[in-house]
Amino acid sequence: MRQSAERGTRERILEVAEASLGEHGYHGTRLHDIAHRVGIQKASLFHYFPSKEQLYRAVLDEGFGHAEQTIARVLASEGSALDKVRALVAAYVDMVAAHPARTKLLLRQSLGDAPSGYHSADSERLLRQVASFVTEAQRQHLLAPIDPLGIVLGVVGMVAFFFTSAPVLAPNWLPDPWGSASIERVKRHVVSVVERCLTGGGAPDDEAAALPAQPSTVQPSR
Amino acid sequence: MRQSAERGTRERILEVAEASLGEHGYHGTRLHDIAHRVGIQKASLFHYFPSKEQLYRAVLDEGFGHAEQTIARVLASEGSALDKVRALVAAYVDMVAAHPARTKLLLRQSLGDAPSGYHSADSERLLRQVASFVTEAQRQHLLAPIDPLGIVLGVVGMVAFFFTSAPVLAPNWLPDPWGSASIERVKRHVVSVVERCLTGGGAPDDEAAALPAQPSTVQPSR
DNA sequence: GTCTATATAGGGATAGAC
DNA sequence: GTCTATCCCTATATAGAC
Repeated sequence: MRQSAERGTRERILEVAEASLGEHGYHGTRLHDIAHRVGIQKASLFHYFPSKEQLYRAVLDEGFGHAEQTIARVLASEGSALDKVRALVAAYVDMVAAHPARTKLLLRQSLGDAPSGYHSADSERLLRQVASFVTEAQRQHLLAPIDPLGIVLGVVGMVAFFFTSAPVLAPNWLPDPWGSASIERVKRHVVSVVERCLTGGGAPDDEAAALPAQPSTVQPSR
Repeated sequence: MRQSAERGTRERILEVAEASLGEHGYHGTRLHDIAHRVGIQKASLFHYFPSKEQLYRAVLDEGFGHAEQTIARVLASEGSALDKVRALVAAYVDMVAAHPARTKLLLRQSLGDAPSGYHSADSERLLRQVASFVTEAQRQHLLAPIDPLGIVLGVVGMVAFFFTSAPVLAPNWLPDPWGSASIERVKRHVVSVVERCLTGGGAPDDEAAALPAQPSTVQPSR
């Protein structure tokens, strides 16, 4: 909206910062490194972002925004409920594989990497959108009645884990973690798992607990 | 094996350090905090551990050791293959729920929280043990032929994600994340998912890729 | 084995020239 | 908008008394 020179540098900073924050976490990231990799001096960063924390938030917002767009696009597409589920998984896997640093960053954030409790309402809304879609399809008996949010959270965690942690824990499983062969393999695997969980088959997995929101039994004082 | 006074303090340091490292990560953890919570002065820590990094390794080793014992015990127990799978899941969920900080720590470690690449061969060996068990049971047609390491890694990531990230991303799902009600709920859910994946049912999910170790097609230059 | 005091370094942030 | 120089604080680690 303003100077054209500023835009380019700002975006490069965000890009490099995402990589660095994903790789080393908030506290492990050095502003000096970011500046160096961008090709400017550390002090120049403060012309674009007033503090490390604000840079962090900017990177985070961009990551969530991108994810939200992707999800919304797939949910709005055509096809059966099961088709959409497959498409959601595929899109999510593609996104994770295309942006490993961003994925690490979001994982770290949910582990509590933030300086102070920076809590994004975006993540909740995003998950609810997908879970609601599953719930609705289940109400119409298009999908098997397994705990919807459980499945969604499970897939999110599983896929993220495949691409971020698995290469460290089991380097032989995905020999080339971000190659297209690995992406397709994970996609097939996860789609397979999800299909087995969301189609016909087995016992209805405690329908009672499927969408409680306020189970009345908890809060053991401690 | 030596002084009784040392043992107690050393263990308390390890305990507190695990909590702190899990909560804030390596770079976010302050030795001053650990010392303060143990009730000693910061300098006294260096009597037990020569550096922050060595303390980190000690905590990590203890975590892996504990996990390995648990896995080994369950694998050595009696019962059918499916029984053992259920028991493995249950034991793993219990472990994660009982030691949230340790779980966070191991997750962080696999994201690359280490100061320098401290790579534990333990994790690989541990995963291979479980995956081998699944593979063997599949060879005897006791379990469905889904990618073994994929299932194991998936469960590991899924459960860890439920207890560490889900409370942040979807606080309504597990209202009391570490209460017994939540533990049982996650256990039922994961067992349900695993059963659907490892029993009869669907298509054989690319058996070819099930245990390649060296797929000959990869290494797309970059 | 625990303390107080201190050395040393590194990183976030600011001032001000150009 | 980018630089150099510098402030200021905090964190790891050490020295040495008790």
